[in-house]
Amino acid sequence: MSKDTTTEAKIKEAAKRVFTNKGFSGCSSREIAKEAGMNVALVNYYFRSKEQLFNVVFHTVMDDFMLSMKDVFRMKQPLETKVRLFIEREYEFITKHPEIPGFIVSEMNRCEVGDSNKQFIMDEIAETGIFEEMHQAQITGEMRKIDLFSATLILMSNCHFPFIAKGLMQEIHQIDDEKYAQQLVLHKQYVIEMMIGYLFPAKK
Amino acid sequence: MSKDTTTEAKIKEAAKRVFTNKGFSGCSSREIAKEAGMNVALVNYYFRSKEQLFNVVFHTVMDDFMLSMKDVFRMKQPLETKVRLFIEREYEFITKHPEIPGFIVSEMNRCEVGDSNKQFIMDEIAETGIFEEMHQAQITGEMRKIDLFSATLILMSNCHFPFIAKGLMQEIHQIDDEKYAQQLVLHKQYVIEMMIGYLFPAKK
DNA sequence: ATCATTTTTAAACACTTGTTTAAATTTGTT
DNA sequence: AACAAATTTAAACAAGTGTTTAAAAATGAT
Repeated sequence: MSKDTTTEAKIKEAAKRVFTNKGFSGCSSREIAKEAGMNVALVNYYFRSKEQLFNVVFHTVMDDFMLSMKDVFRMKQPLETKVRLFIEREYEFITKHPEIPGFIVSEMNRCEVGDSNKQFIMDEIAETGIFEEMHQAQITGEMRKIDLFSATLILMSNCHFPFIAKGLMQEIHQIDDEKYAQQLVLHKQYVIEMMIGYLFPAKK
Repeated sequence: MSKDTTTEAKIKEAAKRVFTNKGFSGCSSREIAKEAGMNVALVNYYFRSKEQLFNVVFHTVMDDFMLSMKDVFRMKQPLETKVRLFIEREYEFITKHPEIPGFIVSEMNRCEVGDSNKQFIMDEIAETGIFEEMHQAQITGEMRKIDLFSATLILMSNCHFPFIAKGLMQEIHQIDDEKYAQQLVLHKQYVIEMMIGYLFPAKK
């Protein structure tokens, strides 16, 4: 798990845990230091400031987040298979790191987060060629002709919101953590069925 | 808009703006007081503490949030019409208050928010009888037989996530606020098409 | 073993936090 | 006008914030 045991790495890992769970403004430098078992001053010794540490963490989390997505989109498979696999992998990954979608989504709305921390996202997705591939599939009639913005958004909505809204959904349906995890396994199947059925209506 | 011009009401309205935009831990009592044009001490004079003020605001926001939903679900209309109307109204309402879904969803995940502030949600939804109605529609075959947890979650995912993830989506697709608003108008139509098609497959 | 460098520490810095106090002001009642 | 109550104010409180400092400890090279 923790591949690096240096002080710098320990602080970064602790910061990752604390930041992703509580957000930038929801925690203090001292809380991160305590989580890492280190002196407060070491945070700034290695990372100059809380904000710089946050930027490093944000970048790292983003890279993790993009990894499985890029893997799937670069596969040599029919688009429909890619979409199915994307949803499978997304649920698999986020189940292991359920706090990540909410962290990314809410920090992306914080205007204080510098643009340089956000802009590389576009490039990462674009370079997979997924948008061109969808566009081609729409021309051949394989894929429904919907705006690619909406195609992206529908996919992300149904993959990420279930984890972001855990607290709300648990309250509405009065279920505990274990039961919620079970429900998500089932929910993933519905999402795949709905998404494939909608995006690739030629089937059947 | 502001129906009440008393000091107490002004503070509450200011708190609503600040809390919903920045979250509980993202703002200070002084920021709220400044937004209301009032002295800091007045916040605690009228609301005892920042936390109590937050609870009042949270309740109010929740009630606003539930209002249109309850309206739709209590209508004398076929279930399919209700679902369609629910999506329409949800987009209409949240377009006017785009910060609300993110506020609710993230504050519902904060364990410090007392259960008493959360629990009334279930009752509000249950008393509309929407779950029984869906259950009946599944027996008659009008509605697809999917778990009602997932039915709720799919609906909410596609209505709320588009507003929560605005920052992320704008970065991915490189579009400004105006363009984003236009995309959401279009997106709503896709969501309706997809949801109705999936939940009520008998329609051919 | 000595010494320069890197790492770690406790303490302090100036500032912000939520909250309280006590005095000042406004309000309403007689 | 006089007085009590409610409201508003500036100031202060202790605790917490991000950050810096300077001394201590650990490290590595000679």
